[in-house]
Order: sequence, then C-alpha cells, then structure tokens
Amino acid sequence: MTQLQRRKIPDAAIARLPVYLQILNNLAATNVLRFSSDELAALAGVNAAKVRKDLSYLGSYGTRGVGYEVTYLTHQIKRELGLMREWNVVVVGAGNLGCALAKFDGFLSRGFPVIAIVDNDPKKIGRTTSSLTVGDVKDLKSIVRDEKISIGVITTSSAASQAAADALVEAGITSILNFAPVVLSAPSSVSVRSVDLGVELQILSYFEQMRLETGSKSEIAPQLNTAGAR
Amino acid sequence: MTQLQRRKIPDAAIARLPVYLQILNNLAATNVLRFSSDELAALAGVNAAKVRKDLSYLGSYGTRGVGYEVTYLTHQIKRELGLMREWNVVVVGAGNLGCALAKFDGFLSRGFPVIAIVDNDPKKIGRTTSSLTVGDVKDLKSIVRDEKISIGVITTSSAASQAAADALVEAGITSILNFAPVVLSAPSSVSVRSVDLGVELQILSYFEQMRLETGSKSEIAPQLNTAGAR
DNA sequence: AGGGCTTAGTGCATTAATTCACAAAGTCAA
DNA sequence: TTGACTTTGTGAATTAATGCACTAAGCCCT
Repeated sequence: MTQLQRRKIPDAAIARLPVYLQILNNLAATNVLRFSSDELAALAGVNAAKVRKDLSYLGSYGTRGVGYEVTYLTHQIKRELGLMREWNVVVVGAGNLGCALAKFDGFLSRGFPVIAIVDNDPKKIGRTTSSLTVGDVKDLKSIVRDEKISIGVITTSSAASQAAADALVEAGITSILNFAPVVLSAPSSVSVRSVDLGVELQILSYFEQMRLETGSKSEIAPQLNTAGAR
Repeated sequence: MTQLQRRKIPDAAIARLPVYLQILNNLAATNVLRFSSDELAALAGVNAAKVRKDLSYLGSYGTRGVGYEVTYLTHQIKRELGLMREWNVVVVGAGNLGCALAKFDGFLSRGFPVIAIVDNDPKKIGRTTSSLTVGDVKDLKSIVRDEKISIGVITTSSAASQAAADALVEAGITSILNFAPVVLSAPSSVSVRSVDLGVELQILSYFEQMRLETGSKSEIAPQLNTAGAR
C-alpha cells in the first residue's frame, strides 16, 4: 500500500545477512550455483527456518523444490545492505589498532576502502602507513568533503573518543564504528556501532569461569549478535 | 534448592555487564561512591529498569532509597564475569591485526595479557613485536601448557582460520575469539565468539543506505549485542 | 499427464528480552 | 516516631525473536 516503504527487517536478521553473504561468496568461489536453506543453515550454524525467514524479508527470491541461486541472492542481499557501491572510510586515531585497520584487507575487500587516517598528535601527523599519510584531525571536515567519506572509525584512546566522535559528526559523518570502550553520545541521526574488544574477552571469561565452577557440564549458548546502531 | 546452582543469567544481560563495569571504573576514577540505576542507565544508554533487572541477576546488592555502591558492585560484576583473576591469551596469526592486538593496551588493562603470538609462516616466526617473539604454531600445545593460556585469539586469513581453531582446540584451549570472517566449527565444549569487522561496517552500511532511501527521516534502532559463544 | 519428491514461504506456538508500574525498604528531617 | 521522599527489586504485560510444522509450488521420472 504505502509506496516505497521499505520492509522493516528485524535487527537480528540484519545482523545475519552479512554472514550469509560471506558464505555465498565462498560458495560462488567454489562454483556452487544453487543451495537450499538447509545447506546455508548448516554452513551458518543456524536453524533452516530462520534462514528462510531471514531471506524472505528480502523478497521471495527462492524456487520451491529447488532452492536459491547463489549469484541472484548475493545480489539481493548486497542491494538490501547497501553494498552495491563502496563506502569510503576515515580512521580517527593512528595508534596500533588504527594503523592496523587502515591496512586491514577485510575492509577494502568488502567495499569499505580506508581513504584517510587522522590523529591529533603532532608526532604522528605526517607519518606514512601503507600508502596513507596520517592527517590532522583538524582537517577532518575538508577531508570528509573532498574524499566523499561516509563512515568514521574511531580507534583513539577512551579519553579522546568522544572528541573524535564530535569531530566526525561536525564533519558531516553519519555512521561511526567505535573501538574505544566508551558509550559515545551523538545525535540520533547518526548511527553509532561500538565494538569493544575487551568486552568480547570478558564474555568468554564468563563462560570459562562457568565451566570451572560447574565442572564443564553446562552447555554453551550460541553466539547471537543483533544489529542496530545508536 | 539445588545447591551451588549458578543463577542463569540471560545472554543479553551478560553482554551488558562488561559495559556497566567499564562505566563503574570511570565513576571510581572520578571518586564517585554511589549511583542510582537511573544514573547508570543514562551513562550506558539503556532503560533504568533494564539496569536494575540486569544487576538483580547478580544478587540484591543495592540499597533501596540510596542506590548502589561503586566499589562493591564492581566487585560483584567482576566476580560474576570471572574477572577476579587474569586469563592469559595467545594470538594465532602474526599479521597486521594480530600484531596490533598483541600490543593492544585494552587487553592487558582488562586482565587479558597476551602471553604469546604464533604463526605458521616461517618468514614471520622469530620476528619480535613489542617484547613478544612470534612462535611456531606447531609449538602451540607446549606454549599453552607452559604459559597456562586459557584464551586463543584468531587473526589469521580466512583460509587458515579453521586450521588455527583446530590447533587451539588440540592444544587444550576452551575459549576462542575469532576475527576471521568464517563460521568456525569446534566442539560444543569450546566457546567460540566471532567478531567480523567487515560485518560491522556492513551493518552501518545498511542504515546509511536506508537514510539515503527514506530521506533520513527514519529512526535508528539502538545497538544491541547479545552474549553467548558457540 | 500424473504422481512422487523436494524445498521455499509462512502462520502460529513458544521462548527470550524488554519495559512498565508498583510494593517494599530504606533515608532523612522535623 | 512519624511521614515525606527516594530508589530498589520484581511480578506482570508487552514486544521481539525463534523454531515448528504445514501448505504451496516447482522439478523430474515414468
């Protein structure tokens, strides 16, 4: 009815679509043309009904009795996730992690080229790391404009992370991936996603501890990650 | 009734406890002694009832009319998460990301010292990165035993990640943090948590795309991450 | 042409997570 | 000691996510 209305896809499903996409890429690389929801479910480690339901949010792109076509579904997932184009990335914070991410192959290969890296430390500005020269965070606004950058990645210290976020917002960025262990505040029009590597280990620690306490007879719950951004 | 039975804490709550802990550390650093669920909720960006319910899984550690004590609650959360001790970490894969994580301050500072880093590439074995010498993945078993390592972090290429996981399991590791964009298979007695940095950007891309299509009038859903391990 | 087989799509029951809203339990001031 | 005020802890309602089980559709073989 309502024209142009995008299907509202549940957050939990959105978080799984990239996983399916990754698996489809692998299937394509091994010349698989078709697959069933059962097969994809096994590869993704989830329930087959969930796979079918997730894919059904995209539309009705399978064939009953046959399955889904790898290339066609790949296309549909990429369209839904906005991956028909590249999104340029700027890294804020040229420390260990920032420089590693600037070089990180997994960003470029999935359509997120790191175009620029900036810092506020005069000692770091001007250094070169893998074909990128560290810029001044003060120039963020012009860099973002000139290089058509959409996404900012924060790899500063905790202390500097909110200032980095403010600078990104000020520069017109609307999507932020934050690695600092801080709950950032930003306008609600900006998507913020935080990955705290320490938290990941702490969650593992919880299960490790539990194993010790219970004598490892307890089951380990499946990993579930929900999409969403603040 | 059942003695020694650990309260079953929902996965979603476990994933939030480290966030609360981080905030409590900040409060302690600024000499705050007490806080209310409302205050913590504001700092964590969640609902106050959720904070209270999450904390209630630990026990009844607040005081009605007053709030919670920073140091006492910090202690309780750490106890629950198994953070009263350190957990030694080995990094498998001495590429950009692996080396950066080996140096990464956020691991050590939260009680997860990286004790060793290994690779299978003879060209990398023997190199030194921030006081650690890259070891041979073949020696993983003895390294894990001798250094009392509990957690393995996989930063290899996708192609090598399953072999790395197998090697870790073979070496007796029961908790794995995987950065390769692959769904690893491992015995159910082993906790596996995957962080795919590309996926994080793809999720942001989805919202970015949505903003473009809808003219940015749509609300952005809050980030939700659920704990668990496979 | 028809019947058996396979698999997508989905309504519905179940389970998990969130949020509301209020009683219980404390503080503090007079 | 009482009464006003604050804030926890938690039943109960709500919302979201999951998974079952069945229907609808298409393929393939005879």
